[in-house]
Amino acid sequence: MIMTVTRFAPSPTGYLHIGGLRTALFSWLTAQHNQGKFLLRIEDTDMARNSQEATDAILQAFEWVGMHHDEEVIYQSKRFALYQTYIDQLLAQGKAYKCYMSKEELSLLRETQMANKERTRYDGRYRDFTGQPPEGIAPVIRIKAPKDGTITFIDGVKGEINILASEVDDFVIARADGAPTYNFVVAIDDALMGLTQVIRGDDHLYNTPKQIVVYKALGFELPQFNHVAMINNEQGKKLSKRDGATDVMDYKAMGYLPQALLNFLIRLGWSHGDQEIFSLEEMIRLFDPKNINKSSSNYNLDKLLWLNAHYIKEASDTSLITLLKDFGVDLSQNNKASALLTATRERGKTLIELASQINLILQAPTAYDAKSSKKAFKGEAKEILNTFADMLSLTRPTTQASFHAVMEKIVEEKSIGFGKIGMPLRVSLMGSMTGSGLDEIMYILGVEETISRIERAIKWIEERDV
RNA sequence: GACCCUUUCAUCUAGUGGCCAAGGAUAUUACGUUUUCAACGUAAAAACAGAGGUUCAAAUCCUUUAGGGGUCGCCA
Repeated sequence: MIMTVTRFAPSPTGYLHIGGLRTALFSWLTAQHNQGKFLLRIEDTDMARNSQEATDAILQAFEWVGMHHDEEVIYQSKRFALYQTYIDQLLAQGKAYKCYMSKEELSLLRETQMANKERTRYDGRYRDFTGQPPEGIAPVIRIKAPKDGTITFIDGVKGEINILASEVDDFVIARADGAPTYNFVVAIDDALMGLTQVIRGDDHLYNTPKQIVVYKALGFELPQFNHVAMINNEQGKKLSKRDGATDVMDYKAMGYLPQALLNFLIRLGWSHGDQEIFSLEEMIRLFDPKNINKSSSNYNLDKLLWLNAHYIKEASDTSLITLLKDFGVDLSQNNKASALLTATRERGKTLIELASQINLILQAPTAYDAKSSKKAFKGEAKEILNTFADMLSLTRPTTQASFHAVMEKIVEEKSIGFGKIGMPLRVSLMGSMTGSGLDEIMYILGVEETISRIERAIKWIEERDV
């Protein structure tokens, strides 16, 4: 039994993209499911574009979602000597050759082909060249691709893919300065790392026949290829920064839980019957790349929001208290923390919303919402509030139930509906007509603060009515 | 332009020739619950891209048209 090995191979040119995280998740789950290995490889052969900060940002994102890779991170930039031995080998075997075509000649060729409405490709003019090379041209190395026939492979997601050999030209494997190119090193690394499953975006579908040429030339065994369709925006167009957050870490900043993000992403292009909620264990147990959809999916925030709300509701008090610290709310020393979270946890779809719900209770209103105060602070409201405050200072309730008992008592004594006390009381305590249950709020505030807020409201009413 | 991939409610999807006059979820609307908002519950509305075939039978197989995406670098 061969151990399953998968990988994620980003190029460090920026942050980790939400689409990248999904393919990484699929790869990671495939490895976990089969008790295999998930490797990380940084594709930094283009020295001009990559940066250490980008690598760190990607690693940080993986850390946040809790997807850990096995073994050391592999940097392609440190493996140039290795790649060189394979270039030399192919050259010696006559499977690759030096091409002396200048960049000007190459672009002229492309323009001609474009004008003739052909697919642009290198014409192989140096493939069997034996003459005197032109002066002053540093050659590139090209690999000999098959001239005719079809390159076929079975994609784990899309099924059989056939690409005419005429579509694949003798592509460059080493630049004029000697640096190896992407399709060459990817094939070598994937083979050397022992990959059994390559899971990547289907924007790489056309790279696959090229990489197969390399595998064959070097005598490597082919892995199973799986090409996952892209994530588009809600209009079905390519996801861009204009469509909202594309950086994985933005989701942390917006108050999403990593579990919600992963649950959202796994359901984009993959499903297991009618199931919507997946714990990490279920994901690992149920995931199979065979069930990945062929078609692209559109990104829609609504479902992520719903999932996030779900995971906030499920979260323990202690984990929420920890998470909320990043959002300016520290309940670690608050002895009513548990009651606060019970009162607010269903009202926040994100940690940001949850934090603001909590602050709404903790901080006395600085103003009363115009519409709410007009509706609530009218008629005998002032008198009812007064009586209620008196009753509170007399009974001094300390539990949620005893606060509720006072509410019931005033309703009974004055023979009024709950709304007659509820509405003005709510606006007094919260500043508006929405929010958590009044019993809960009063219990959290305690009798002193409750009375103080009521008195402030009464004063406000008096000033208004002068 | 050439080549490749793809097409079920607004969105994510179930569906592999009969269990489908198409199921679930989100979003939407209504009602219930609630002092309020939310959460929750119940219900409603909502799709097989179009056209041709094959078959007793097609969302499912074939052909074709259209839409969307991708690739065509000495980028990755």
